[in-house]
Amino acid sequence: MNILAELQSRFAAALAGLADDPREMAALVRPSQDPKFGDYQANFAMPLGKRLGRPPRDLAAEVVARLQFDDLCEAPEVAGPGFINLRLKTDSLVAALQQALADERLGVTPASNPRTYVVDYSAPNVAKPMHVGHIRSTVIGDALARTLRFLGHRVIGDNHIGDWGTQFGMIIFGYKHFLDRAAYEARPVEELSRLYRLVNRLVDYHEGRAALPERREQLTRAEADLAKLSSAAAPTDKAAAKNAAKALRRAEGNVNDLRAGLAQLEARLAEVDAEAALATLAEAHPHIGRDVLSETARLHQGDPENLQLWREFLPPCLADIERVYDRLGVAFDVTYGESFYHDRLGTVVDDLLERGIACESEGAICVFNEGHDAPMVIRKQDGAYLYGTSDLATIQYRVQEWSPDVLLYVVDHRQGLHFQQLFATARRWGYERLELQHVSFGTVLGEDGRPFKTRSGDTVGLWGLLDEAVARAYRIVSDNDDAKPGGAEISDERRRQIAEAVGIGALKYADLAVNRTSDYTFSYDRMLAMNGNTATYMQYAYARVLSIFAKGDVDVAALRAAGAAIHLDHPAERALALGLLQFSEALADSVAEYRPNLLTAYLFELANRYSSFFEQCPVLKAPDEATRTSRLLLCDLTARTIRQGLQLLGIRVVDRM
RNA sequence: GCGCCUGUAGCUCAGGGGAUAGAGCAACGGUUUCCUAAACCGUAGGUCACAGGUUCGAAUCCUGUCAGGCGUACCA
Repeated sequence: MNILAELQSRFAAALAGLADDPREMAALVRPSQDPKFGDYQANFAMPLGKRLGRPPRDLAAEVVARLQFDDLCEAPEVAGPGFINLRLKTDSLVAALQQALADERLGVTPASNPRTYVVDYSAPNVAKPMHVGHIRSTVIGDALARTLRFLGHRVIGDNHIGDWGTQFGMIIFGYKHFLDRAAYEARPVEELSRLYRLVNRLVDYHEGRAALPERREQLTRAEADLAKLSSAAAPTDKAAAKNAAKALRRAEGNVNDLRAGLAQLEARLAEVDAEAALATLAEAHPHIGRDVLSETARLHQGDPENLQLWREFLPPCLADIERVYDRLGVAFDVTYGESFYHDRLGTVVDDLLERGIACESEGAICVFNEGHDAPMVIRKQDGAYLYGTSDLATIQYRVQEWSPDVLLYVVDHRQGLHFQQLFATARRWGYERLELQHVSFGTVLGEDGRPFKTRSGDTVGLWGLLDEAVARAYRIVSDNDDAKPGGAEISDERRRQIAEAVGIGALKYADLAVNRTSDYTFSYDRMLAMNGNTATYMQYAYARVLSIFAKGDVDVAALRAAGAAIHLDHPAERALALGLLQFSEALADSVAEYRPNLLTAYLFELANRYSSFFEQCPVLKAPDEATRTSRLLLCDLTARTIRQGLQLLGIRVVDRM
């Protein structure tokens, strides 16, 4: 049961007739921040008193008198300016715990109005190596899908992979010109990935070369502007002086940016020039950018050779991605990539044109949406479609196939504008009743703003990152086991399994525990941390519970079935119990704004309470049998809540650490 | 220029109308004859970027300023 919801509904009943919006006032019942104010508190008396012109404390007293909840709470206390502090009766806590104990779902009631969600997440580009940047969408989307499903909603997890884009033009071009046949036959994905990187570098090189004169000119102009501004006489007028200073600062910033950008570009070009083999290739393919585009275009037009190559490349690439998902424990209901929608794009554009939503502009087909300076282009001048077109076709398909209530796009916040345009267009297209949500998250930044680089300058590959996390976990597991007073207990094979769960859990947790809207700075230590507020802390609490069961040779299932009594005499027991009962509140909060970090925060708090309890309340050596049984039941419920909670985050538990 | 996001302890970040602003890491001190010390308990550390406003009440909402990031029609 959801205690908060129950309290709110009781308050709403008591407020009927007093306030014209009893539910809104009742929503001001919250968990207390500080235990000395009780377990929950009601904060409506101040605003309502103001509105009704009555002293808040009188009003609070009147509402308290009308409340019907002797079964739930101790006598409420009116405090301060009119807060109503509520302390749950121990009996009602116990009753709720007994109920949760006997329930597979730990007392979490399924949604009364289940909805259908399509969750669009992960979406890597096939044939480009996966790197750290892909992990956030995957992990956050997976956690949301799991949580929504647990709450009783219908969820379709869809991995909208990029399997039809320009990268295939690059790979096809690379295959036709630079293929190492033996390497391809031995390890196709590695070779394709090498070709992708090679062609990408060559394209980048020529684009860079072409852009160089203009970039230099820009810099010269900016420097001239700066010189002019700095030599100008300072204005005497105060406001004008301020503006002049501002312009000067901006010009300086501009020059610095351009200088840095140019230096970076020149460095990249110099790198290629320095590698003789690469420079030769670059020279041999001066129009590689154009050629790559034309390979892509030929693929899209159904050229048999390119299509055949695409069909050949795709399976090993998909298998490679699948390997990462297997290791992460992430699964999708469907994987319909961009290619799946390819033959629908023409119809989409025609339909939008026919309805007058799209129109021709400068040779392209565009949708102009209110509030946006630029249109959303859905067909280029050259006739090619864009990913917005594909996204529109995807919405159409999803609605036809699943009639969803909500579409969630778990995508980097940099695509915010794209989704605004997409959603605006979709609404005009007739999907105004569909809830469209961009569940955006911040970018993973490098320590200097240049993301994902190792010391040697390579991108941090996802697989390597997983290996690193697991290796660190293995060291910690081993050290800890070796240091046990009675000597090591865990076999090496088991240590490796534990390290896998702990390392990958830590990695996922780093992404889930922060508010998704903020960017974060990439750091191995932070991402792979296993001390403090981490998944490891909860896994450890879980393992300690199981250790008690093992040591005491306790048959938990039998204990549970026997329906023994729970006693909450010690403050640590009570605090733990209340925490256990707030699981459903945490889930509701987490899903309301699509924020898994609310669930991690809850679990951390819960594990914290358990650790306190563990220190203060001996279980196996409890003073008497009744206390021992009661504490064992608390342990059982804690273990199950942590396991269930972590599972909803896609994180595994282990029985020993 | 316009739009979105961010600014909270030394560092990384929670909290996004409610009472005295929190955690982890780092620092300092304590706890192991006792179910796992990956733990627990404590100390120290803050002008919640700045200025106005709304409110009984503002870190939280509004306006402005400053600083940073991102995006801004034919890339995804």
